[in-house]
Amino acid sequence: MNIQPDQFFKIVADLTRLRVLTLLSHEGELCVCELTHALGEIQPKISRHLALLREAGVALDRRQGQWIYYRINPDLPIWTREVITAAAEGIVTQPPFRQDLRSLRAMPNRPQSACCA
Amino acid sequence: MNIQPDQFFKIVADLTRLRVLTLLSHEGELCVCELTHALGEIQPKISRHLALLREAGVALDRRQGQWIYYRINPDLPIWTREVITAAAEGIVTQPPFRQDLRSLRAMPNRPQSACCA
DNA sequence: CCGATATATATCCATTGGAGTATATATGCA
DNA sequence: TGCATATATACTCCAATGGATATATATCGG
Repeated sequence: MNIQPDQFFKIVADLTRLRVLTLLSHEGELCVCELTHALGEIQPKISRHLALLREAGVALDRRQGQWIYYRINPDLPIWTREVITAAAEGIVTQPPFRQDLRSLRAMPNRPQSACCA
Repeated sequence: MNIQPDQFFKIVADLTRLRVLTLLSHEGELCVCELTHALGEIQPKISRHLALLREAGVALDRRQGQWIYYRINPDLPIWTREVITAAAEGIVTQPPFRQDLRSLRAMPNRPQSACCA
């Protein structure tokens, strides 16, 4: 896995994508509707930012039935994972990241990715 | 010290500023002419990026005689310093960051900030 | 005070990047 | 097959960003 350092930071340097990455860092794998609900943003906006994360190699996607799950690419360079982890842990206690995590966990009818694999 | 997470990443997400931060992270304190020489860029370009780093609170400056020295703000949130350190250590072995450090250390007539304090 | 050096800022321009809306594609189910 | 849901993409508009050049400011040595 290879990524230009400034390209990596450009991908992270957007509030929507940073919120997504923070959730993925804490929760591991989430589908588009979960992210859309947690952030309270419209679906095309989330999808477009997820596409940018995917195209940059920062996130991977996986289809399961009608849902598409996203996760942080585990093959990223170590230092980039350290950056994401440090940021995710450092900012999750403050808004809007804290509320994102709360909204996600309070979401009704979340698809159960674990129950039907 | 307070900084919006996405603003912090926007500041880092530029190749010139990332090169500067990488040098500052490894060398501690450098003046504008040292940074200009190390990066091989024109002085107004370096100065403008340093101004952005300063205005964002990511770097501090200090005048000593005719030189102005920049350093990473030690009062940044811990997680941002972790991010800078992780990136600086992860990328310093690859171009152009490696060459920047070499150019800096090979620079003739560097001002001696330590000798006349 | 004057010239030389170091640094900062202002201006213009081209490019990028993100928002919003509309629409397309894919899957599941009846 | 046809509808509902989930997700992706296309398109337009506007604001922000970085580069290059010119110029301003500050310090030092004489």
